[in-house]
Amino acid sequence: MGNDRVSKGRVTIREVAERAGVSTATASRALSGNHPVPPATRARVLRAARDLDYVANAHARALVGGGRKMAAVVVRQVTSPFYAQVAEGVEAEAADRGWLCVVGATGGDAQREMEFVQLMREEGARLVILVGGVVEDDAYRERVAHYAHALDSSGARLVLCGRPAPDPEIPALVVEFDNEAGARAITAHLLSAGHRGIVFLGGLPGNTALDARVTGYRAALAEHGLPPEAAHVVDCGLGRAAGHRAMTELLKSTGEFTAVFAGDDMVAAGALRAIADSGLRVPGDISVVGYNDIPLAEDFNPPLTTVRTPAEELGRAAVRIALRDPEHAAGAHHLLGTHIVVRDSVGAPPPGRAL
Amino acid sequence: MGNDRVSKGRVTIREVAERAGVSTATASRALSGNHPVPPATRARVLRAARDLDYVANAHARALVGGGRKMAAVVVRQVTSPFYAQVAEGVEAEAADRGWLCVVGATGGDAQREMEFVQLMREEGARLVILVGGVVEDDAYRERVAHYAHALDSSGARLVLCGRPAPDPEIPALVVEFDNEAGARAITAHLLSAGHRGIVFLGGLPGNTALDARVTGYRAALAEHGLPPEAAHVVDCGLGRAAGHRAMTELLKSTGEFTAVFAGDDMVAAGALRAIADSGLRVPGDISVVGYNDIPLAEDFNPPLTTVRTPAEELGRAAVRIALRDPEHAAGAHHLLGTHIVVRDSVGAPPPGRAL
DNA sequence: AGCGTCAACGTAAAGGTTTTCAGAGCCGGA
DNA sequence: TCCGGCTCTGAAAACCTTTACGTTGACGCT
Repeated sequence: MGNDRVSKGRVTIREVAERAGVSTATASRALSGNHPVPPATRARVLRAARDLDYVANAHARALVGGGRKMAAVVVRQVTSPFYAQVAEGVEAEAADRGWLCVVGATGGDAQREMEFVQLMREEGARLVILVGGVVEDDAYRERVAHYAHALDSSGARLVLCGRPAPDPEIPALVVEFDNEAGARAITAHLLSAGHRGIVFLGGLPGNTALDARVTGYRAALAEHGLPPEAAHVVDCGLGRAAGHRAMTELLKSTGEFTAVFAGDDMVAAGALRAIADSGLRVPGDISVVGYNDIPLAEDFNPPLTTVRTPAEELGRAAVRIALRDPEHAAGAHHLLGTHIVVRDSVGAPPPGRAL
Repeated sequence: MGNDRVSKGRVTIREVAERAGVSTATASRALSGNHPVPPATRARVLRAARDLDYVANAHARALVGGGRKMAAVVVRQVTSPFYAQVAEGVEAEAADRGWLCVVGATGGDAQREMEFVQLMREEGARLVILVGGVVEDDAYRERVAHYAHALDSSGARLVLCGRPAPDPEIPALVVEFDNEAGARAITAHLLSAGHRGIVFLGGLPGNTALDARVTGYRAALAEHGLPPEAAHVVDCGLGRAAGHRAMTELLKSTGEFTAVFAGDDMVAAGALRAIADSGLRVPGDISVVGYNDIPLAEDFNPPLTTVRTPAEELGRAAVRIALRDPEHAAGAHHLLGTHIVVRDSVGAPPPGRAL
């Protein structure tokens, strides 16, 4: 009775069964609750497991069960607020169902992305979520087609968050924000404040998320009766540094504009800094809007008017939709809504510069 | 020859072996590289594996190998920039060695923390890293002692990042920043700028990280010959909202102060906003410093002088130290250095209010 | 030639759990 | 009394890989 746990190594179900005076089959049934067991027996087994500090071996379980409750989320980098929020959503939704969540950071490297997907196949993940816009070139299309088929043959599901499925035929689920609608709405917001010269700062041709925002931006201009040449897109890419550099450049130019639509909030942060450096004021001289509404956007100077993309909800939705009805999910395309958050970075155009 | 992959389910090593005309043992040796195999044979096996799109079953491998290359990092929330950076460091260091990294978010709930640690035991993680300051009460001490022994008996290592080991005897490794030194340094920075009335905003009694900062703050004051009553600590806790609230309150008070030492950058963000709301200027009227140097600190208005705690390096160090020499690691206590980042939020005290 | 050594590789066990199959005991109905 | 059906339980197979052990044959040395 006193020799609990004297042997080295983990306690196995055999020891639990032995102590409870049942077979391993019965112990397994009592512990996993997979099959009914009389209350008295069940209690004995549970008691024994607790006494021995039994910990089930997830590998053995997964080995026989063929797969495991594990979701993987792959992002460019965990420290980006947007990706972090998506990852948190995935983690939360996974945790709610008792699933494990692993994260992979690629740093934007396709090679690491492939390695990670491969690793997830080995690990038997049942859900792989690839997050973040990309440039959709041939290499990308081929890569995703490969993932989709490889994971499909492993019985896993593939979700693309904010990136396109190259072919409607491949078994992947797409969940993303309606970037076009969001961009259209916030451009309309600037237009209704009186702005006519609006620069889109942060284009990245080939990146479908940004392309969609540009499309929405152009659509809003057109809807307000402006000619196509009123659109002015600066393809500086994303990031605070890029925004700062491009804005500094723009301020030196002779272009007529009174408002800036930054491709995302980080670009907006860089732009705001560049504007402040140049001695101009926001929104007195220039109005600025961003995209994504990162947590610190309300602490920008001034607090940033932006488009709220509920990133955590995106992560949650990805898991929820993928797991809801597997059959119907593959190949589907879900668009999540966004809305404008009005703060202090938009005002009327300065009288002297209004077009 | 043409009937590749006709059967359902995963391709096993048996099929690879069969196709290559060798036994599973040889196939395993060729694939894992664990044991030398003649180049010709090896090539045949690899070829067969590639043809069949063979994916090793990580569970079976872990089952026989006893454990697996997996690290777990547990944080309060992934979206906090500091935690995100630590998690990224852990992920990067793990990925460098071909390890898998899973993250758990507790939301500050001890119950979820316990469940997650239990899950990691089942999953056979070899390294569990608990990140983030906590209030060190009896419940915490008991909890950590339980983790340490439970993980130890599973052959896993426990690392505490920025939180204390309740007892030097328990088999846990502590890796954290030298908060006391960092706080002492930045307080000295304020003192040498001429400030004498310095408020510490964001105390959280029982939280060892913040307590250490308060200790460093008091030490610096004492070193400059100020009496103990010169210290003024506001225990408002962390977060932007708390900082905003406490700073607003403080500005209404009659207290004499010319500088604020915020417990972390988020508190500083809130404080800056409160000061701006009240019409005062930083650093003209009040100087402000923060702690942690989150990525956006340089975009605060004004850019924030703060203490840089290389969070990603903390994550990397945790993995590296824990894996370096296991025997020596347990029970050890590592302090990582920090340094001040000078930006624009500190100036001389205003002439009228200098003490 | 005889023998020892060693490389190459196959056989089989081990790792821990779940699940299928079947047996045992029991109850109720015919 | 007999039997169908039910509940409870145990033996054993299955999941897939690694590895300890053993066998075979080649090669070199005496």
